[in-house]
Formats: sequence, structure tokens, C-alpha cells
Amino acid sequence: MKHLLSQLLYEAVQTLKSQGDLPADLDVEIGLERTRDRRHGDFASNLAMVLCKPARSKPRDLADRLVAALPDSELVSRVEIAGPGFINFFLGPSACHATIAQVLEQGERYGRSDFGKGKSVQVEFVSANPTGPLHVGHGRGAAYGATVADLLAATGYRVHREYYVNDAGRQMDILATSVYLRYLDLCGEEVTFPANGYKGDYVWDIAASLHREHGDALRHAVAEVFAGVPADEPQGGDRELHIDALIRRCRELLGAERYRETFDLGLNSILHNIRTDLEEFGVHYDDWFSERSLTESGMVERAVQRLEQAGYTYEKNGATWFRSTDFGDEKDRVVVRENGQSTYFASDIAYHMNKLERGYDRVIDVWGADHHGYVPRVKAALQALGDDADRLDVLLVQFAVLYRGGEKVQMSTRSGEFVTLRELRHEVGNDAARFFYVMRKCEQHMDFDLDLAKSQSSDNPVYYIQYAHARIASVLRQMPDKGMQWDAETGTQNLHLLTEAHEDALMVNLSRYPEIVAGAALKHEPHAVAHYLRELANDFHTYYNAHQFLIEDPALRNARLNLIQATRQVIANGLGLLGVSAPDSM
RNA sequence: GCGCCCGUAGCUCAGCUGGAUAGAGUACCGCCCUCCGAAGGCGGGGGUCACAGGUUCGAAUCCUGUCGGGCGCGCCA
Repeated sequence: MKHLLSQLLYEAVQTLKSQGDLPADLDVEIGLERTRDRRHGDFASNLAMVLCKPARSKPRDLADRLVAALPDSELVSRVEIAGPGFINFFLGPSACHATIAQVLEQGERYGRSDFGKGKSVQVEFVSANPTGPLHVGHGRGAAYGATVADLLAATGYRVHREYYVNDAGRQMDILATSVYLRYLDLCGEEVTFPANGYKGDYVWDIAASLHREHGDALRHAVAEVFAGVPADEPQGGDRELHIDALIRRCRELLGAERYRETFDLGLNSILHNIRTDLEEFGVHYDDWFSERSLTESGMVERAVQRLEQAGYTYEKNGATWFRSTDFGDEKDRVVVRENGQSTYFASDIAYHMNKLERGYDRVIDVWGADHHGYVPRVKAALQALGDDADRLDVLLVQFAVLYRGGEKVQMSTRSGEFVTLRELRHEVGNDAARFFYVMRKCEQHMDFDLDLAKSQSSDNPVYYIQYAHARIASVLRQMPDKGMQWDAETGTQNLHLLTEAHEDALMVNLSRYPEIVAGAALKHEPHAVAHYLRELANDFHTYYNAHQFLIEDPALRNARLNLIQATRQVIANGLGLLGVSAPDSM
């Protein structure tokens, strides 16, 4: 619809150019928007105001000439010039009727587009360290990333969804050590658990399965394990030195093979838990990319070498530094440590290098906002490698703060005191969780009200929208009892009978849906869909209260049934994009 | 100290790449089921768009500064 109107304006501009009213070489961008106020028509253009300078004319005079040059169209009933020089388009009834027909014909496909023209985009999201279950903070990234990916897929992009698994590094060693210490406890050893260890119950579970598998075969006396290990923080020592020494001791005592086994047991069971959680949440991935594989395949080494060859590295204090300040970063970064090990950042450079090498047209990272300081250095690395850093978009998701009974719920991963995503899902349900997470734009701090999400009342926007869908389904279910049936063909022929203001409002909003989806995808803003659905549901509920659908007159009845069927379809499509179900009854 | 994000109704938030009289929900008050689900609808009060400058036909929106809140500034991941 919007596109068609833009075309009309474009032709009018061409006509004025040929008449000499506008410079022939002028580059014109057609501005056309939905109006806020129905009195201003359906669409408005500020073209005359934008072009008044080059045309050396008053905005309203120019608007007059533009309107005179507009080609006729059956969709447009009239055009007005208003205010400082807006050109307002009033659509005719046939435009609305075309929308209904389109929705019913396209069904689930209504709202989809080929905007992306088949370009490929990779979306990486969540990518939480597999050192524990996903918590509610990860939930927002999961819901947001999944919805952005789905929106892009709906608008014609080829989407690849990926989870980056941090299966290497010190945090994983701390997990493995935590598991082993709990295992020793199960063997009957008196273990003083390190301050820096992972204390969650899931560590006990993993230790238990280690114990089931091996019995006491991996047991070593506590005195032996803690031999030569410096004091922990509660004993006046340093928690970092303490845990690092413990990791070394575990490696030595277990041997490389057994240590790796313990490590992998922890990794795999947590990863399995994460995958299940996300699957149940309706969040699917095409690939789980292993950080370890980057090192093992030599990709990290190659990335560092490429930086060296490009001349952006130097040696200092025995370490290799990347001169990221050359690309606007605030300080240079270490890529290879003094001890010869590459840093996490080096892996990340390699990973992003790999992403771009895979040839995606666009790469999107969804990160927690606490990682925002990381963006400049990753982009710097890509530039240094000679890649186009603009192909990478980093979307930062702010934290969600949980409220229960008006109180803030406090969390900390290390101490094991956190609300898991699973607990949240079980408490409020997947639908409410998915919806609430994307209800706010990602850079907005979010207050997640558990009591509201749980409430099955009008306060809860999820139920409000789902209720509209269920109501329509309910109406349709009752037709047989009244000896009626829906005849779409008759409905289509009688759409001209839909003359009520409520019907007009509903039809206009149905026609907006494709624009909403395209805009939400383009700007990575799923919340626009959530807000739109709220409005659409409101239009329907208002209509429902004001008029009857199951009436005697078959012409009007079927026309109205066409309209509410189309509404039901759009609600279902929209909720589907958000990963929320559209139930026929509640 | 430096950097990023955010300040809009009592509360939670929209406000589309600058556009016409700043909008929803919630809370509060008052109405509406012999009628397809009242998990609904209608009406009412409630705002210095944090503050001060600037850009222009026009600023909640863009720029600069100030104040307030969140987060980040490791040879951690």
C-alpha cells in the first residue's frame, strides 16, 4: 500500500521536473508516513515542505502543483493539502477490502516479505558460558535474539542462528575443579569449598554422576589435594591464587585424561541442560560453535598471525599486543599472554574472522550490555584484518531486573543464588516470558514483574491479546449451533457493507501489519510487534462490544466474519513471530 | 576520571529515519451483560517530555553542556 502511494508521488515529481518546476537533476527521497490522526487521512507526505527550497516556492503552492500532477488511482479517494503543506492521502474503501482478501488468501504468509532479498545473516545470541544453568538475564537475550532472527527470516533473509560455546578457558577449569571437589565430598572427604568455586546445586548433580560412574576410583585425600595450595580468601589469602592452584592440583592428581573426562562431564551435562531449556523456550539453533575448536583447528593462531603480518602487533613484557588504539579503541589489548597462551579476546577475533569468512552478508551479535566495552576492540580487530567491520552489528541487551511482590530479586551466579530461566518459565509460562522479554526495546532497562506476568487478568497484555484470538475462535465455534456457516465468497462480495467506524479502524490496522513486521526486522525492534498486537486486540475487543457478528443477514454476517477471520489470522501470525501461542480457548 | 545506555502521567512504558492538539497500559473515580466468553467495553481527572542553550518553516526526537540512574573500563571469561 505504502509502496504504491510512494510510486504516485514519484511520478508527480517527475512531471514537475519535466515542467521545470523542479530542477531536473534533483535527488528526491519520497517521505510518506502513516498519520497519527485519522482526520489527516491514512498517509501523509511532507514532500512539499522538503522540496520548497530547491523549488523556490512556498510549501503550499508546491503541494498544489504536486497534487495536480498526481496520477489517478482507484485506491485513493481524495487528497488534501493541510497545515504547513502536508499532502494527505485518504484511501478509498477498496484499499481496505483488498487487505482483507489478501490476509485470507495468504494466511500464515501474510506479513512476510522479500525485503531481505535472500541475503544471508548470521545471528549469534545467548552464548552463555556453560558453567551453570541459564538464568533470567540470559532469557532476555534468548527471547530477543530468537525474535530478531525470526523477524529477519520473515522478511526474506536467510538466517543462521548460532550459539558460541565457551568450552575452553579458566572458568571451565573452575567448574571442573568444583565438580571434582564435590565428588570428593561424596566420597566422604571433608572438603573446604573454595570461595571462587561454583556453588550451585547442579554441581552436586554432576559430581554425583561422576561418582556413580567411577565410585571412589578418582578419590584422593583432601590433604593431598590441598597440598601446597595458598590460603583462600576467608582464611586471609587470595581467592584467585587459591583456585588457580587447586586447578593445577586437580590436573596433576587426576592426570590429563581423567581431568578432561571430568571437565567434559561438567561441560556436556550443563550444555545439555541449556539446549533443552532453550528448545522448550521455542529458541532453536542451527549451530553450536565450539570455542575449543578454534584453538584446535589453529584458527586462533592464524588470526594472530594475520594481525602480525598486517603490522598491528608488538611485543611488550613478554606478551603480544594488538594495537587496537589505531582503530579508535581506548587502549591496546593483549592477544598472547606472557605464558604463551592466547587470550579470550584472541579467540573472539578468530571467531569473528571465521564468521566473516563464512560469507554472511550481515553478522549480528546479541550481547549483554555489560559487554558493551568489548565492541570497539572486536570491530578494531576486524578492520585490522582488512575486513569490513560494518558487516557486524552488535545489539546490546540491557539487564532485566526481576520483581516479586514489589521487591527486587537479587542474583549472583557464582554463589548459586539466582532465578534460572527454567524456574521463570515454570512460574509464569513460556508465553508470558517470551512476550514480556521483548515488550521493551533492547536498550531499555527492564523491570520484569513476575506477579504481573503470572496474573491471568486484563493487566497482562499477553492474555489480552490471546483473549482476542480465543474470542474469535469462540464465535466461529458457535455458528453450527445457530445453524449458520461462514461463506468467505459471500463475505468478499459484501465487504462494502463494512461501514462502521470500528470496522474501518480494524481494517486499517490489519493493513499496517506488513509495515510493522518489516520495520521491526529492519531496526531489530521486536517490541514494535508486541505493541502493535496490543492495539489490534484493542480494536477487536471494542468492535466486539459494539456489534454482533452472528446475525441473520447473510451478506453482512459473512462480511464481518471475513473481517474477524482476518483479524484472527494476523493475531496468530504476530504472536507466532514472538514465539507466543495463539490458543482457540483459554 | 573516561566510555556506552537510559531520564516522557503516581507506576511501567510507546512515540515510526524531525511534523500537525505528546499517547497506551496500570492505579484512581463513574457507567455498560434478558446480547457471540465482563480475562471485555465506554467516559473522566492526571504532563514544564530531567534542566539549559543551539540547529530550522517546525524539536520529546538532531547537536553541545549540566544534573540524576544503570553498566563497563584485567596478560578474567
